[in-house]
Amino acid sequence: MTQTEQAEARPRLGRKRDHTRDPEILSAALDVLAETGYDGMTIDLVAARAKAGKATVYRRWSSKADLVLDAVACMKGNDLDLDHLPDTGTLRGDLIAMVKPPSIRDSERKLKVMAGIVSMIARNPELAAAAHKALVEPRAAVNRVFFQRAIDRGEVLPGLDVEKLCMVGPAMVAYRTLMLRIPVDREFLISNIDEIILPAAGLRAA
Amino acid sequence: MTQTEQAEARPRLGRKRDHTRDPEILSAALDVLAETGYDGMTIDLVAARAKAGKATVYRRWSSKADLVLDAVACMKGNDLDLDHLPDTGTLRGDLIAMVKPPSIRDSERKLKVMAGIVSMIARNPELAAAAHKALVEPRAAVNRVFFQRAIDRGEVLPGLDVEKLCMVGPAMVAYRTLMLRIPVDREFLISNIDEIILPAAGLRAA
DNA sequence: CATATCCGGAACTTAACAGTTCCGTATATG
DNA sequence: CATATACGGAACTGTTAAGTTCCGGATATG
Repeated sequence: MTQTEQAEARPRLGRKRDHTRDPEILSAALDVLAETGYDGMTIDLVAARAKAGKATVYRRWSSKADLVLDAVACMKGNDLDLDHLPDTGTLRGDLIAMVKPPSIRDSERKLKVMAGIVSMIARNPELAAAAHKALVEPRAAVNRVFFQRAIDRGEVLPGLDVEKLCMVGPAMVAYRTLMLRIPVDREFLISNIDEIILPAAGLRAA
Repeated sequence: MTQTEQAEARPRLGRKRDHTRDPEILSAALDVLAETGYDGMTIDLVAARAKAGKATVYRRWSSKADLVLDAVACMKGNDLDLDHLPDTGTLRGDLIAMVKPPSIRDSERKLKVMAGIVSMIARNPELAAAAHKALVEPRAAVNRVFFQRAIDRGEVLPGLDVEKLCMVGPAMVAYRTLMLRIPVDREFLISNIDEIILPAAGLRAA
């Protein structure tokens, strides 16, 4: 096991592979995706944005579809720690507590990414699943916690269709952003809560 | 002005141009758009579907973007005769009256077209305007009529945010179709009305 | 029935981009 | 400090589709 056979020379794989830049590339991919949509997105653009070589991108992801899938899947929302959500003691308080600039910006970015891939989603079940898990589900999960708490404390009737109520907020935001192309603001979100969601839950506004 | 100058020979423009096939081409464009999305749509595909030559398409529309814009703009909903809407005497009755297979199919097709162009819309204001006028506005207009009637007959309080209430239905349908990718059915639409829209309007279901 | 015009269709040109290969350089390892 | 490896970057290949041109045939007009 001494000299030849390159047992020492070849397997110098001390650095294995530098996955240091992966997050930057994925993040760049999301940026370009949000800005130009799936088909407008080129690998050159992504590589340039991440200050990486195109070859480096292909060393890690075998195709554009692969890269996009991974980028979407790795897109962690920054607010979805279900165990540390605000707990104000009322449904309205909890819902309002989520109306904050960071949360709004987060959701806007997600919507832009979503807009960039909607047309792909119909023909790519894997991507559809990733998008659902990363973009749709987290938001619903937060609302689900709030509604469950309200039910537990007897604030609302237990017979409510929680699943449906959870999608009212996201649906209104998505519609306004994607279809109406009006940016969401604090006022819109609060009136959503007071005029639609709470009445549907059998509550008055305040 | 007699013989030459081709005053007789050249301007044989008796048939001008055969715009007979325009609707078929536009309809084919919408089909392909709904099935494959903007970028997946090729002019060859559209021409083949309309049994027309590619050249014929370009004789009428100068570019793919042009064709798509026109196709979307010409997309008349089949139900939007605001003067002949069902009038049942109650808000719930009017809303429920719109829950019919043809209306559902119409809205599904519109949503598919919308899905095919969302990512373009952000970078093409003209297309955005056309899409809004053809896909978003008609639906809202119908609801607006129903709510105005309800206000006029004193069924609901006049202080309601009608604009917001008008988008609840479309928003829920769009969200379910585009994000959740679950087809809408009669039951979903009715529970939307009874559990969300009517309570938000200050009414009980039935 | 002669002819100008538009049709469908096929062949063509051009541009963009996915994916590959190559190279000179930086760096971590021994 | 020698070297293998992975890097960024540029050059290359192949394919796809936008847009153009050309042609033979149909049709309406006079």
